[in-house]
Amino acid sequence: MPDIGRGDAVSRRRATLATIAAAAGVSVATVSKVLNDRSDVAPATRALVRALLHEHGYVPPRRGPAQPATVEVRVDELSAYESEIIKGTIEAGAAAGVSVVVTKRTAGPLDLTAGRRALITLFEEPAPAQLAALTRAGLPVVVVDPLYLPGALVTSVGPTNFAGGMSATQHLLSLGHRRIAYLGGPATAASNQARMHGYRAAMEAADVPVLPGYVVTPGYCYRDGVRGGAALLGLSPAPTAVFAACDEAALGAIHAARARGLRVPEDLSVVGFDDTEVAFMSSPRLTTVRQPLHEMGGVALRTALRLSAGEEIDSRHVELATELVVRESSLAA
Amino acid sequence: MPDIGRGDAVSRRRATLATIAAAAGVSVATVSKVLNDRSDVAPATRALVRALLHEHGYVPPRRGPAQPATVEVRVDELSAYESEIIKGTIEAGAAAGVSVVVTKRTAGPLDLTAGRRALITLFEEPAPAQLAALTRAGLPVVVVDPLYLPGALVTSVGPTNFAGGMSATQHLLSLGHRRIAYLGGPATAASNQARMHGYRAAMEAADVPVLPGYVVTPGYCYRDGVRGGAALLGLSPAPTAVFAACDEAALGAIHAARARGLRVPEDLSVVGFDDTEVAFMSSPRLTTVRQPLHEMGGVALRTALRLSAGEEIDSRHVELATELVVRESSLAA
DNA sequence: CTGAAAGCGCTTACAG
DNA sequence: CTGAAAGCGCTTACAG
Repeated sequence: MPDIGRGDAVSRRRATLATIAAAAGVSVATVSKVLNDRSDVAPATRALVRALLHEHGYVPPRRGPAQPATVEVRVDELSAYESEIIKGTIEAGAAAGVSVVVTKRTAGPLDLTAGRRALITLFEEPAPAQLAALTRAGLPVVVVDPLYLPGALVTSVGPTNFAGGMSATQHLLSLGHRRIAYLGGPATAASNQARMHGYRAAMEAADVPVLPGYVVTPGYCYRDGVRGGAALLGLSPAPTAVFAACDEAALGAIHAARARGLRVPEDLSVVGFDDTEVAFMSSPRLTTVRQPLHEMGGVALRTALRLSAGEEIDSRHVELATELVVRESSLAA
Repeated sequence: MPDIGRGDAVSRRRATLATIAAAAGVSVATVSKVLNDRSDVAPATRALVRALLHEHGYVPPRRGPAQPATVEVRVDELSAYESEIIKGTIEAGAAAGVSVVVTKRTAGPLDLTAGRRALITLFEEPAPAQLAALTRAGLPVVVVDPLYLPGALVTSVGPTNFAGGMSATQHLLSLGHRRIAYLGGPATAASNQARMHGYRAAMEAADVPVLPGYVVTPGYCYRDGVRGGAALLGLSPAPTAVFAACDEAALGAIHAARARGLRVPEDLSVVGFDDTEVAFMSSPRLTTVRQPLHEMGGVALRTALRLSAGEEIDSRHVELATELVVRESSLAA
């Protein structure tokens, strides 16, 4: 029993029923019964064995040809934005011989017996208790496009939000606009804050004032864009250009403008953020800041795999470059 | 060895290494080596054992708590349309305790050792050789929204294309339009044909002629809509309304109309098909025929699971009802 | 409620 | 290149 008394670290060697049995002072048969939810085990014994199984991170052995490795990707929604990221993970996974299981966040705690190599979440890291269990099981967690500052237990991949916010604003400034408003995501979201500060930085560098009421942060959805857009356009003086921190909100703002009888881009220029498929199919086609969503998914998956293999990672947070895509929704003032 | 000499049917009992060894006339150890790709096996022996493993549908035993069941969903693209279907499978899967592995069609033949319960594909069934292997392994295959008539080996789930095509056309007729054009998907696609015949049926029932050149079938994508829309609008007399057999194409047609200086819906009414998120976020908001994509995904998954459990299925092809959603892109003639 | 013992399916070091 | 034998991790019928 070389593993006993090694201090707080549980042995690197996979625990077997024998390990647990020794630790619990019961027979292997009893541990097996607990594992198989048989009824003929005393409650106290069952509880003890369960606790030990958990503590040792017991996972059933794999027999025969190794099961194909999987990575779990958790999402809430599955709109164009998430889909593009997921596509990136699937393709990178295929290249690495790993398949991607997509689950909803509501699915409850990740099943540690499922043999996942890693967990990738979008926007938010798992709840602390979940995360602790994952860490204990040695399962790396990667968050894509974190809404909030990632904690110490996760790695994250996102876009260059600040630079993207700057380039969108600089584009509108270079078009001669001065009354430029910011229509952002949730006020507390880190991605929103970075985009907004990019906007402010560009305005400040150009010595153009941000007028009162010109910064609103209703959220990232279409409806948020309709609402926030209406608020901005009701201002006096009204903006001649809006930088929306996501494409859906940009389309919502366009809708709000049309509802007021304004033409886009003749009366109002709108720039989005994301470059999801809606940006290309809307009319006018949307000028927007492209996020490398596909690549972000790929990087997330490869990073997760590298972590799972015990490799060192250069940086716990990587930001991939955004790029301004000029289309039809922005015009000279 | 009760399984030997049972005729052509391989025994229902899961094959073990011993089964294969007996059939091949070698030892269990040798079969194990073949399975583990060890080098010390004669090529001829290896080939024989491989063949027998395949024939008996050998799968490695599962130990410990049963592995979580998975269903594989195969896609080519992952746009709003596919995402909505996939979301339906994920949610139905969560309810059934089954997780969904999303793969690209380019991923090669499905790994039979991966323990999948079923395969769900979008639009097209697997290639014949693949399908035969799947059937031999007892793996059910369900095709969602088949582009072509499904073969005898698969089950399929789709929308009521014909009825949907009729209701879109009737809507435009009821608005007073008579010069109504059809902008469809690939000419050979069954879904396109059904939608087109729904269109024709409605026109005929209303005694309204389909003018020459008024039926085009460039494809289901945005670019197809731009191209087909331009062709239709160049006709003389030009249509006052276009029924596009998918939302993306409808948006493409709107773009083509604007490029000609036409206003939508004042100068041209456009009705789409699908009701993906782009329909709601476009401006004008798109009148369209809603496909129950989410439900189609759910039905596909539940059907797949039922088949996998050996249950009987009522119908090998089910069509779920579509519904006209009137928004802003259609107006009285 | 517990565990000794038999057994299953598989792998592997080793002798031939 | 092959297989007898030992062994591993697990399960289960059964005795206590």
